[in-house]
Amino acid sequence: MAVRTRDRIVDTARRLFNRLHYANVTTAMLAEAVGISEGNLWYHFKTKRDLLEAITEDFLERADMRLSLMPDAGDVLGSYVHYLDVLAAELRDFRFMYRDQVDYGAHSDALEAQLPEIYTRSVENLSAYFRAMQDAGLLDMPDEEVHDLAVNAIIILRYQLEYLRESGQADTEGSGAVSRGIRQHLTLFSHRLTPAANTELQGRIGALAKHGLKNRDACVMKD
Amino acid sequence: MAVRTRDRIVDTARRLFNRLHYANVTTAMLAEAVGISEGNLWYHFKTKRDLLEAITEDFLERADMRLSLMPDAGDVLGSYVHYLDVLAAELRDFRFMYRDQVDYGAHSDALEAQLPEIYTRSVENLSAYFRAMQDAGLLDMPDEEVHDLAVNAIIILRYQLEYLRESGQADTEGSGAVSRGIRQHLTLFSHRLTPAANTELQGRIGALAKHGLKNRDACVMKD
DNA sequence: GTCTATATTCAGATAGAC
DNA sequence: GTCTATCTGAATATAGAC
Repeated sequence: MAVRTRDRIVDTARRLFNRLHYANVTTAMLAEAVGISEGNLWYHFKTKRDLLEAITEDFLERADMRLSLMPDAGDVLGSYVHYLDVLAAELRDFRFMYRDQVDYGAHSDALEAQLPEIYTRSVENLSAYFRAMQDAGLLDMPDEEVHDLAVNAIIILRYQLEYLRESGQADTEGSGAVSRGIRQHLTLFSHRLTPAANTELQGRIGALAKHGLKNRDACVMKD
Repeated sequence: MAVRTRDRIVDTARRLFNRLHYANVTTAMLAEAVGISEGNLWYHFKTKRDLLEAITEDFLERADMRLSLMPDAGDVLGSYVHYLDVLAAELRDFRFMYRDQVDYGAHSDALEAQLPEIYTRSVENLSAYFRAMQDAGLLDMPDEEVHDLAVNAIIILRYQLEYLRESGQADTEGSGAVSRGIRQHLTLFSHRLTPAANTELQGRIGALAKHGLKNRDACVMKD
């Protein structure tokens, strides 16, 4: 078999968790989806928690790559749209890690320890992009309001998915939920952008929704 | 016994669910907390789901009361602060219904059917308050941006709790998480309020945090 | 209405053959 | 590495006495 069984388990588990929720995926279900026996599953992972930790490692790696992105002074808006694109892919590929955190909560030490830093750095990331927009003369707002804007933006980008799900609007892949969140977060500051910057950002985000956000999982996760 | 056993079960369950998460509360745990046997629990509720439905009824009643509130043209800011106060109490008293929805998700038809309407009406509520502020000359923003502001406000108010929890900042009762959410949502539009309106709103919300938000559960739920 | 004792179910995990 | 067969434990739920 070209792809190692262990990797197929991790990948299939992540997808099943995303689709059906962590707590609803039984080891029997997972084994069947992978096409192996349950016994074989336990050979590769001594506990379900071990499996979760393996997925967590992948997630932390992806998050760290995203958190290392920086605004490009030569193309501030382009680099911002790229950041949003990468964040959107992360939110979708590791949907359950964000969404079902309550389910495993106290059982995943690695995630619980890292998540606060991920959020802190995410707010710093967005603040840096907004400051770069200020420096480029594209965004007009007081410095002391940038941090609050970044917090609001992170909350909208991350929780718009839950809002759509809870309010009965689809949040399944392909429904455009993530790109809706991106558009919604623009309403936080579009009135403070120059008209030209606003138009450009709307356009590039519209283009993202059409191309970048489609089948990202297939591309990034190498299925 | 002054309080009927059935009511004590419903109330104790809601509190335990809020504190420990719905899925983590076993019927054994609940029976012990109420001070009755498990067998007695099943006498009052044939299934755990029946118990959930009973709590859901209380929740829907509370939500409906909040959703019927209207801006008072004579005291727009005061009526808005009151709305926020009532919403905050609801978010705290029925914390698990919002937070753990994923856990029971497909198993609570009543809630799943009603939640979309609750969100829709909540957005309409906030829009009405913002329009009343416009009419009173307190808020300066284009009409077409009011709806987006209301959506952003609902997302911040409702999910700030999850954000604080996930980012490792306390969301336990008494930590002031809900009032932090209220203050955070103000940053969405405080720059568009008149200085006087902004000062008054900040002040009244600060007063809320000191008095109104304390021990609300004890007051409202009659323990 | 309340109790004790018991039954059911099923997810998570192990043992040992191949 | 993979399988089949089996075990454990915990959580929901029932039966029947008081």
